[in-house]
Amino acid sequence: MRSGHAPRGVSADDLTTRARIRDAAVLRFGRDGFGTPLRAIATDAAVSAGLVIHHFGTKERLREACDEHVLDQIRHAKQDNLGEASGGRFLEYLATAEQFAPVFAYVLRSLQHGGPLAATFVDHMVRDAVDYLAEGVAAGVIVPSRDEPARARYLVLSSLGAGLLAMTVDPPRDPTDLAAMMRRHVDAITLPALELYTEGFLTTRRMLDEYLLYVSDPPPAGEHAP
Amino acid sequence: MRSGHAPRGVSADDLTTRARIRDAAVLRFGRDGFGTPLRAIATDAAVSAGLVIHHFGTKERLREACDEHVLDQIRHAKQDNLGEASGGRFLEYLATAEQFAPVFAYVLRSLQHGGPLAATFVDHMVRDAVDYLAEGVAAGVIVPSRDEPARARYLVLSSLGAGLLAMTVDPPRDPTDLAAMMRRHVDAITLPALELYTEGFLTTRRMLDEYLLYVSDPPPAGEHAP
DNA sequence: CGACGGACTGAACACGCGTATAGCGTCCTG
DNA sequence: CAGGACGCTATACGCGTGTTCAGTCCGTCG
Repeated sequence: MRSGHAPRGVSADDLTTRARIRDAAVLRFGRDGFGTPLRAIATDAAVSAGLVIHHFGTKERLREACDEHVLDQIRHAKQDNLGEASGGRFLEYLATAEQFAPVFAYVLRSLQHGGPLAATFVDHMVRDAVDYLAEGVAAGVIVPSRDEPARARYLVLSSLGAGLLAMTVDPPRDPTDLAAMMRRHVDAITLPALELYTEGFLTTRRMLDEYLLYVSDPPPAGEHAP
Repeated sequence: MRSGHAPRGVSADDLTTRARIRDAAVLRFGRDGFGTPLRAIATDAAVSAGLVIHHFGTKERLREACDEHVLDQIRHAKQDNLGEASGGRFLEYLATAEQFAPVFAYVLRSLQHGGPLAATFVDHMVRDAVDYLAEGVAAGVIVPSRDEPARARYLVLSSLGAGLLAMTVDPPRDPTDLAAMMRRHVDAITLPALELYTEGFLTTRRMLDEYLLYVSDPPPAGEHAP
């Protein structure tokens, strides 16, 4: 290999062995989950298992490095299509763009297993949704909510969770075709989602009004009242 | 112990050692996931690890037994509150009733990890939702959809997925308090959900109409057209 | 030019896991 | 009352895992 000894402060986009290992790990983790053997990652990177430890110290630290790198990639993805597919469509873009398939698979695995990246990613999404919804409300194309942050979080959890669950319950045979499965999922839910978003599905305001009345009165044994 | 030797065809509700092991397994699997060591289950059931194998042959067969038992419990739960909390509220009941906490935790783990029970459970939920929505449409309290099965599946995936994701991203410290966390989650999403269900959140029909137009025309490179 | 340092390997270690096996006690059965 | 069957335990085996270690190669620096 040409590497020689790598410069200490490896920056973002280098093809050093260390980066190759990290990329292989992102791929494997995304495909097979975080239980995947270290030796499999090593083999994928054409490297011995010991070297992985030599570079990252620990499997968990390797995962942390992956988390960080994936988060960077997401930030890049977000800038790549600033305005082109803003707000609600960014998730769709990330999920179905072949280019980001490994990153998205890794994110999905993180959401499935939990951990810091999952929480960070959801928070990111919620913050974006808040902004996006606020713009929509200001422009008059989105109806305001009585609790904007709660709505943003609800919408993010729902759409993200639906996708996650769809992939978990009916996992792709060829793990490479996650993007294709995601496209199928999006196709399947777009119509009912748009229906719900524009028409709702309750014909009366009764349930909502009753709930609003309920929360305005002190509930009989409330545990927390925001 | 008093057991003697158990009758061969153990029915549903017996307190034989076999049942005790199964219950302990349901609890552990629900709490700690399916990666939990067999010996932990054995200890919980006050039993040696070998006995677990003796009764179930294999860890995976133990899980299958758990799947079956949990599915039975769910069927019982559904009959318990027939009419009391029908349709959309059954999930809420199952999730927040202390009595079914272990069962629900197990279901959630299954949805997280995938597997046969997860698919069966989702299908169950979808079928119920189809019926429930049809009744609502007939009664005039729910607006009809252009694709009822798709809507039912979408609603189930969304609410189930939202709950799953909420628990995964922000897991309960004390794994016993899953019901409490679920109540908090339901509290947090009820308002935005009801808002969305009764008012939608788009002020114009533009997106929906454009999509309907789009799907009525042959898409440029359609992969499947139902 | 010699020696230091780091990338890198292959073998080995320690550990936890699921499972197999041998044996023990006790109850039903003939 | 003998005998077999079954519930059950304790121990051991084999395997796969993450991690460690001694050693080799090679570029760089004094």
